[in-house]
Amino acid sequence: MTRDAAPRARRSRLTPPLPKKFYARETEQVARDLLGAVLECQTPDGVAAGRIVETEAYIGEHDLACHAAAGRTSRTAPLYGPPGIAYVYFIYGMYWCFNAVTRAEHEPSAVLVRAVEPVVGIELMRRRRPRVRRDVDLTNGPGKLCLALGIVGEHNWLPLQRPPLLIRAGDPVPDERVTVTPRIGITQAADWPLRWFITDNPYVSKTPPHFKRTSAGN
DNA sequence: ATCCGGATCGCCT
DNA sequence: GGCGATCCGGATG
Repeated sequence: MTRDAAPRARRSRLTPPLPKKFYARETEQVARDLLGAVLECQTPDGVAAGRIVETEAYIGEHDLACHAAAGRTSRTAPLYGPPGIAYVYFIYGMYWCFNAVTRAEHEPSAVLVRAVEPVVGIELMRRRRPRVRRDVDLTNGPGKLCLALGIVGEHNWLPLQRPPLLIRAGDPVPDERVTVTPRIGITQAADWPLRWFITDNPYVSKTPPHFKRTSAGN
């Protein structure tokens, strides 16, 4: 214990981007494994990055909550594209949401990133979200994290292996620290357990009441 | 040309 | 917990 205890420097370690192959798997597996990875966006204003703490899977035309349920259109086209690209869409007239496309070309599916924990550029994130008082509210939602990281529609279709938009490998999150629940904010297929988050992480967007942990702590 | 609903957020009670 | 903001994509006429 008196040994050289160098502080953990995960914040400043520059890990390689996850390869296309990472995304060319079942969407559920990709969603699970993206926990702990680092989503990074580079703009003229600077670099901002966050550790992924919450994801959801949207899988194919038979998943009525997936945008591909309506078939291939100009909007949903990226879902049908190659794995490892971005699908960024506009919602409710004001917000962008970021997804990583999975599986294979012509197999429309993606992982929605619902929350990240700031890792790089937190000052930049605060400037981009001037009305936010507490740092915990900077990136704890799919629309919020796009505002904070600077992700917009122009990032749609971009590969995630190089700037300006990429996802870097992170420290793996063990199963014991992962919770699975139904997805949030949808009405179709609302009971399918396709949401993953790091248990008790303060940046997770929210927990549905019936999945709240009890005071018993189990 | 018009209508409608949405993978959200922030402010209100 | 409720609700308005705000606008695009897709469907319908």
